[in-house]
Amino acid sequence: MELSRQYRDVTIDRLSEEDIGREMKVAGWIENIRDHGGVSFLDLRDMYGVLQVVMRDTSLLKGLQKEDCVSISGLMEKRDEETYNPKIPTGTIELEAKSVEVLGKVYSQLPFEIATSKEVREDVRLKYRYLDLRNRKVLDNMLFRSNVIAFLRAKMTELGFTEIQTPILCASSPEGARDYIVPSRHYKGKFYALPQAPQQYKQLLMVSGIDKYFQIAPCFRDEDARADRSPGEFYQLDFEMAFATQEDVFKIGEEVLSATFEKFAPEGYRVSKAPYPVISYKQAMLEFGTDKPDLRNPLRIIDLSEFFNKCTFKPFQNRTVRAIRIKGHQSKGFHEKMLKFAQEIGMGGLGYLEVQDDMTYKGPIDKFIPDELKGEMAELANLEKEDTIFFIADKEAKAASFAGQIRTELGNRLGLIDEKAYEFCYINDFPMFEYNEEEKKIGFTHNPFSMPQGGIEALNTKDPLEILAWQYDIVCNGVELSSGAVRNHSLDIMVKAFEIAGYDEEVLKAKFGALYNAFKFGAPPHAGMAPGVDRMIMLLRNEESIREVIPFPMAGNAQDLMCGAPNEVTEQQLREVHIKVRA
RNA sequence: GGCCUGGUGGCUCAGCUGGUUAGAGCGCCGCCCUGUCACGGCGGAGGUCGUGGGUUCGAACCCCAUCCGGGUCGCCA
Repeated sequence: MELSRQYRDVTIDRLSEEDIGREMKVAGWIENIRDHGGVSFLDLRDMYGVLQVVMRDTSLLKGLQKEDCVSISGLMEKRDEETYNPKIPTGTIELEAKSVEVLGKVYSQLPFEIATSKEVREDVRLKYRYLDLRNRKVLDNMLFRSNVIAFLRAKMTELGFTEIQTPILCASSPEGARDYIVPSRHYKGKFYALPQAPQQYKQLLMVSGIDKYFQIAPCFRDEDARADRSPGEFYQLDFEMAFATQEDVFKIGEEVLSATFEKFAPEGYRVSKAPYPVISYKQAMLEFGTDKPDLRNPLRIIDLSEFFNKCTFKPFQNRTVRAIRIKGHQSKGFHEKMLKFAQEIGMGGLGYLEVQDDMTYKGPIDKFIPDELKGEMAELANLEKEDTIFFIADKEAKAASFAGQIRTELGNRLGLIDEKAYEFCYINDFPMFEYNEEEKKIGFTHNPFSMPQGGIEALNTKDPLEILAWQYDIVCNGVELSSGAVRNHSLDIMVKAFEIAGYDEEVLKAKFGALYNAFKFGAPPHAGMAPGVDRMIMLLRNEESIREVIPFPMAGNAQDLMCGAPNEVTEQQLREVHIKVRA
């Protein structure tokens, strides 16, 4: 499409040696000025590239500053060969400036230098995010994000999914994260909530007969930030399928994530091929000490609790004892650092044994293992000559978690992690219910919408804490990318599940009324998941912080430092929504 | 809310066990320079050391409180 040429003839990416000899007008920002007295050079930057501008007429330079927005007219020339700049695509040409029109002036000192903005304090960057985004490296993440999202849309559409927008002003619901709430003007004392996820709507779409739904869905949760968790809002590739099983969802998840990661992974990175390993929650907690295992780490945790009950080492008896075997012996300094790490995370100590060439053990715990049991441990732990085995002992939940952290630390310290890989897995078979110590009652582990394995019969006959849910996560390199479930579409099962979690049918009707009613009218079985888009992009860009891949992120304290949100509103606004703020 | 860590010119940082006038690099301003591309050279401006209190002859430094970042635990159906 031909656009007006008031400010420029072309964008910088369109320039080539074919333009040599042409009178041209180019617009952008002055990235740098190199003033040599008789001749000066400007680097002119637009979204697409950088072009060197030459000024032989000294008066043209007068008043120009870095980051001024300008339109420059002149003659495109070929550079002398010895002055080529191989770092930029336009490095063999330059614009000999004839006139400069300043379109937007810089009036005050820039808060930071654009080229090195990534090194500046985050709160300053965020306050001037529009300047930060002038940095090519920062901008590239946003362009990358745009490409990933376009790809996801195309891929989902190709797979037969229909994109549907669900409401942003919703009803608040119990369970889950804290809601962001919006007061109602028409109804005194009542509130909308921003959706934590389009959960109920997508399930209602299934009841409507929308066979395969997806959305790049904004989600809002009022929880504290983390490096991989944006405060306030984030995006999920939310999808749901009717007449689908866990395996069907797994297939779609693998298809979409593998395609996306293969297309966008950095050069030389390996991406898991489908099908991804499926690890039960129970197995994950044992082998990896976490439900977010990083499969790039080859170390595995084993359980030696029973074994140590047969030994005479008091601190390990009647405890959960986990062990990690590594190849080779390590220096004293290494063990000291590991011990220090163990203490930092709250462990009492970190025992270990070194396997000698004759398969005897060296280490303080050795004398507590009866001779006749020494071979048994070697077998259980698959020990070989020159191995070292670490022990983690505590109450079960703590031992698992400590062992997981030790596994990660060992993997990092020993350089066992393949940095150039994306390793996916599914974690499934999460428990449906868990005991809440604080409230002294049984509650939903994950969410109330999952189908319990075994259906109504399991709910009626089994110990609730033994019941598993058709509930699953996708984990990549130790990052939880997604959770999902086969949903509970049966009214009876739903009523019973809520009853176990301490909600009577009236609560169910009141809080999840839409689903409750909808499920009376022929609900199809359905299942889905919702991979986090921001996290995907963060992984693909190797960024440490999720804020690096979000155009206008809030700071960790859930403030928009640029626009000043949250801010105060007028008395009038408050009156209209029937709110009085206490002093 | 707990724990860890930080706050020193516009930006990034140094500043030892407390001791004159608080430094550097980049940026900014001025001057010089006709081929640079992180140009170079010379000169200059700019800081109540987050804030409040305390200890001391003397505090950027030690103590207490408080505010604000970053990380993490809690939290995240």
